[in-house]
Amino acid sequence: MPELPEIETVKLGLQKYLVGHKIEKIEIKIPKMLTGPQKQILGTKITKIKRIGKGLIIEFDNGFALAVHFKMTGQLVFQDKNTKGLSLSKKVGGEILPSKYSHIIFTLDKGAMLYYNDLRQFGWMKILKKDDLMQMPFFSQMGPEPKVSSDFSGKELTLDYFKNVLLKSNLAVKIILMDQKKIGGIGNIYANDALFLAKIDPRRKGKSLNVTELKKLYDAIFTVIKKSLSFGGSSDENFVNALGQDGNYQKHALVYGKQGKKCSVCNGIIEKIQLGGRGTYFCPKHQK
DNA sequence: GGCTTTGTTTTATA
DNA sequence: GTATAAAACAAAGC
Repeated sequence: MPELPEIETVKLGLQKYLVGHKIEKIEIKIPKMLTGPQKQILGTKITKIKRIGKGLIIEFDNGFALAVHFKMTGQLVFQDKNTKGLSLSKKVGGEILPSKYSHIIFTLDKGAMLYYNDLRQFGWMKILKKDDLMQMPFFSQMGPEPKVSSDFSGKELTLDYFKNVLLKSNLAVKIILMDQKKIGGIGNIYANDALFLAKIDPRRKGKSLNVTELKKLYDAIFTVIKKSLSFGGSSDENFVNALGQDGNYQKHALVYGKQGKKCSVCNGIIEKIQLGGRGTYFCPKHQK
């Protein structure tokens, strides 16, 4: 469930620790997880880290780039002499890397390592020219996303666009929020929490929302994403940051995963339903 | 061993 | 072509 705040958290970590390092060796345990010409990035230096939606981009000094998607359980963990052992989460599979889930292992210069771990192996990495990145449907079709940092590579989600995209749709509002082609970066956790905060029933059709509700929801998206960023993301499942440490948003989540529990803003009980085949949590008492 | 999990892609339908 | 719905897919933990 790494979503925008989680990938952004990794981006910030990699920017701090990984940029400037050279790739010396790549070890691929599961071939399908890293495609593209690996030879092209051997010996090159990492210059920049970007994020578009839930996708991460690592750029090299020769015009090539490495695109990464974590899907559900991907992790990128950096280690060097200074950061090794900095409270590595149990979620990376123990204190010692590589773990049995370290499917791609990069040896860097100055004794540093970068591990791609993925318990379920749903994620992917792809090496390609920077210029070809935007030819990938995943990036070219990514919708505008909430701008929550000054170093921003995507299209900006404006209130006007947000209103338009919701008002022209007959789909349930939660499904629209999670459609990456319409709005980038929002997954199940933040869709649930934003709707809870805006007091809107996730089953409502997009076009049934009035202007006040649209503004509330738009603001709620920024609120939950910024809040999660400030906690270093949500580690409910397997997410860890670039040093292998947990985030803390899950301890502050508003409704996600809280079925049967008491609502935190009224005296309702949180319900779990299926919407678009996904677990959906809401308080029927105050989300109308 | 069937069920569940999610982000994305693919296929089917109106 | 468009909009939407539903199914498929990945693998592992319980």
